[in-house]
Amino acid sequence: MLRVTVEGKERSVEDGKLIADLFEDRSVLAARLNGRLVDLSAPLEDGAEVEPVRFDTEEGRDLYWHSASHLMAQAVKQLFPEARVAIGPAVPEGFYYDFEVPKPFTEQDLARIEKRMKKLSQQRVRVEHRWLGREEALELFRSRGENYKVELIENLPDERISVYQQGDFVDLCRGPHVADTGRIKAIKLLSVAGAYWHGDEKNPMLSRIYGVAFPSQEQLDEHLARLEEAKRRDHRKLGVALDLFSFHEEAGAGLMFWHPKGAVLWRMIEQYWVKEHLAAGYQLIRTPQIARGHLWETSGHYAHYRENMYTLMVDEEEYVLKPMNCPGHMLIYKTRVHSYRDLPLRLTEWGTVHRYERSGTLHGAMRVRGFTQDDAHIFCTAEQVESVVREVVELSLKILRGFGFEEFRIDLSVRDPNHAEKYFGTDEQWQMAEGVLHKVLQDIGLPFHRAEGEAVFYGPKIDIKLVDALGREWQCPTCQFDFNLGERFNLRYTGEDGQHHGVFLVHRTVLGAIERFVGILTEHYGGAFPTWLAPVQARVMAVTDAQNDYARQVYDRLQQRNLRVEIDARSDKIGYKIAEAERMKVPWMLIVGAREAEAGTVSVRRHGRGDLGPQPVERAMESILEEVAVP
RNA sequence: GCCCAUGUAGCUCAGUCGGUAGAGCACUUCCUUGGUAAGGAAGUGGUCGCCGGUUCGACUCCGGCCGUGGGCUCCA
Repeated sequence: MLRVTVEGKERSVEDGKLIADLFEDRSVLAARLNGRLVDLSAPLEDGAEVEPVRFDTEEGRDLYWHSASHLMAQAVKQLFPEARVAIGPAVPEGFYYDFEVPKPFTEQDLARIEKRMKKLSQQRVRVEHRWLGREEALELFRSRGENYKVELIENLPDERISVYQQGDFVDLCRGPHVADTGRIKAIKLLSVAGAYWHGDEKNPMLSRIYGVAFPSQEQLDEHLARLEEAKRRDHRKLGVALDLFSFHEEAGAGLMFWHPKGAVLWRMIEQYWVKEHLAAGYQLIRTPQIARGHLWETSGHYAHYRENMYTLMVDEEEYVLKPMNCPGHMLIYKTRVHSYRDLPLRLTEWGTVHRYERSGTLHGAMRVRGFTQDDAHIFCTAEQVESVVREVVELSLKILRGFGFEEFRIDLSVRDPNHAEKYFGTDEQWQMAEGVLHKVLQDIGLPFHRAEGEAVFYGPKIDIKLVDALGREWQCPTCQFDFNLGERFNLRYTGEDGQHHGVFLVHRTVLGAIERFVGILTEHYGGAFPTWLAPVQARVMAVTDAQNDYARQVYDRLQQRNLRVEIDARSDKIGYKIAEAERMKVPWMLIVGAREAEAGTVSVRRHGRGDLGPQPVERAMESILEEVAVP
């Protein structure tokens, strides 16, 4: 008899029993055996501690999707025997598998593969784990023509190679996996895409299939509904539908045109942002769009960033369309001698920059070639660094909360201590800066992730990701030290001691790029912006033509209070006008018919909430005005 | 940049075998004057992304270019 602890409870089981024998429940996918993740087929030993692993945990989902990717590979090999399998891991939203095939898969192939997967699932094919010797494994995959697997094994240091077999399909894999294909229930293959072997464009292009799977159809349906919701909120669709912005083939890819309604968003965001920044001691500046090549030599961009820069010839000299605002800000700093009494100096600019991005990386408003950064550079002394960083992080969080974001994920990127030579700046500078960033995050009390080796070469940084209404993460604010630029431009200040000292330079943005931020806001709110941001805050609608004069009076009163208001005096039925206003997501709809005209009221309807009944015009207006103030 | 898909009216999309194009919505006009998510009729609107080729003839077939979309090592 073996004595084992299962979910904290002691049990005895017969010798030779497997973990699978402990759980009748088929929702158990694998187990933790003494803390190690193992297959259900793993043998029990005396004194073992066993915890079941189900789909409801991250590791459970990972192995479930990993098993689903194997199931897909099995189906693909049956339908396309000439396919070579490459790699097939789980990813945060499902799984994929890469194949080398004579011609790439099509959407039609996906339906066939999915069908075969379901068939294999119904057959409950056993998934068996085996250990092979290195040579044995190489021979196995060589004989099957799986040269990608052979390459992978050749790069493995181990003498024992782990493989999984399900029916006619065998794959190199560390595991663990579900015990049989019947565990993979509700399956959906989503898309096919090209992917390079090892992600390197010098390698052959493989055909990748993405999919997702769940233990129940309900969970799959829910997941697909979430994907649908994301599609409905797509800023590219809403941008057109709400008349916010456009892109034009004749103007060039990645260049955004702001329509009146989109420009209102820009203006309101800027207005709120400027208010907060002036209160925090920032000073607004402006710098030119182009500058001589010389400046970019000084800054180092010529040497390291050239392939992303647009250049133009002027009188036989090369000028650069600015890809960054930093060098311009350095020049302004250098126009006078600075005393420690002037610091910290906070220079900020909504600076429009242009960067050549590879065509394949462009994406709606989220990734463009011309965009405006809410940029700032803070020049300070060593003593001021901590308070400067603290105020940057606090200001960032405050502003994002003002836009309705409540949840954040914070990354602290520090240098790789084993490769100190890769970085610019002294050990003292790095230690001090990293220490300060760490301390500030601790003091603020929000959880953060310390990413070793993720710092850029010129300094450590804090990145803040905001979480939107659909739980997606967007990295916007960043706060980074720059030990490089200060030296390149030889930035100095005069200290209390009368000596020159190098400044500490902090580079930061809150929104990142305005184009992208408006895209994020649009998706976060699904286009239904809060009243203070809404391009149109209220629309007055007459029930019949007989109320058009009264509607005009109401409209005038709202406009006199600086509300962004429209009037709908067309000869259409009120239901039609409401449908359109709802579709345009106008937050306040004011309906006036004969009764309202008689009583001097308006019927108030809120977007998404419906009819709130009649109110005196003054009261309705006050309610709107309450929501109009920037946060 | 590369792979795949894709580009037809302002928007969403049909268009068979190669014989120069359709629908719904939007827009304009007329009828309708109505009470909380789409009343009716008529009309306007297209160099079928661009350039070239094959053909008697190209939205359709071929080539190049441009745009758009999904992707391009979160370790077998």
